[in-house]
Amino acid sequence: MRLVTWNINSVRARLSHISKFVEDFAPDILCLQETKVMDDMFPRDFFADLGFEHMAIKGQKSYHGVATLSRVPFSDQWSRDWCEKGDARHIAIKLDGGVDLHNFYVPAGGDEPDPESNDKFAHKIQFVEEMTIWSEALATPSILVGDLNIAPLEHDVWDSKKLKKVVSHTPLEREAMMELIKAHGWHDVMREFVPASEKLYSWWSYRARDWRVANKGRRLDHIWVSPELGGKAKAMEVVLDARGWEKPSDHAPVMIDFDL
DNA sequence: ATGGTGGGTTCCCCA
Repeated sequence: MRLVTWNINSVRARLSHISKFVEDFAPDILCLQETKVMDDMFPRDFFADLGFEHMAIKGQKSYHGVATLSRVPFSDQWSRDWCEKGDARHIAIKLDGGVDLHNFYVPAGGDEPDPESNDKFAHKIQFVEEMTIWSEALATPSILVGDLNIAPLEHDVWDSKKLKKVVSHTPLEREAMMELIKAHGWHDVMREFVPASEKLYSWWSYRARDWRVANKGRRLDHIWVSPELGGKAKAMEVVLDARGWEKPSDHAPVMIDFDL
């Protein structure tokens, strides 16, 4: 099973990218974040025509929004309202074989890394803490993917020292994410394929002059699995090509091949 | 130290 997580920064602005990606890489399941569209305006026909007839969609107007599109049927879908904000930041499905697939869009957290003065940063930390409590009680074998908006390891960013006070790589966020990983024993699947000593990114700012040359990236997108599913992933690729297509998302797709 | 780009029932907010 080929699984992809991709923050597409508006699904409607990225239809040609999705078509090309599906043509080139033939994924079985697409987990999208930042769809930026309400459910009644979601391009369902477009995905059905591409072969993704099974859809779990959770959207809202203008902001956030997640969607899991599948070629293979799934038996159940649900979402949860994290931090009681009413945001569309999570959608889950139950795959055949009893594995749950959770698709998350964690708050970015604003600019100022101080929970006292910045409500968005406080929200982000609270969100990760709720995920931690939830992870502790999670009994079902699960895959967790999405834009988690935190680059936890030194080599998940282009310069760890320079980004120490930049939201996404502050000690508070990195520690919160490590607690979350510990809470369920999540396996960081991307790092099973690229050792922690090597640079690995999934996001490059739109504001860089030449993103590929400067390569000031961050690993904000993640694929984790429950301990029972450790070793089931057979291949991983951050599809850099897609970041270079015309009018791209600022995130590259992260692709995993599973033998479930 | 600053500002850079992109998307959205857009003239401001969010990333």
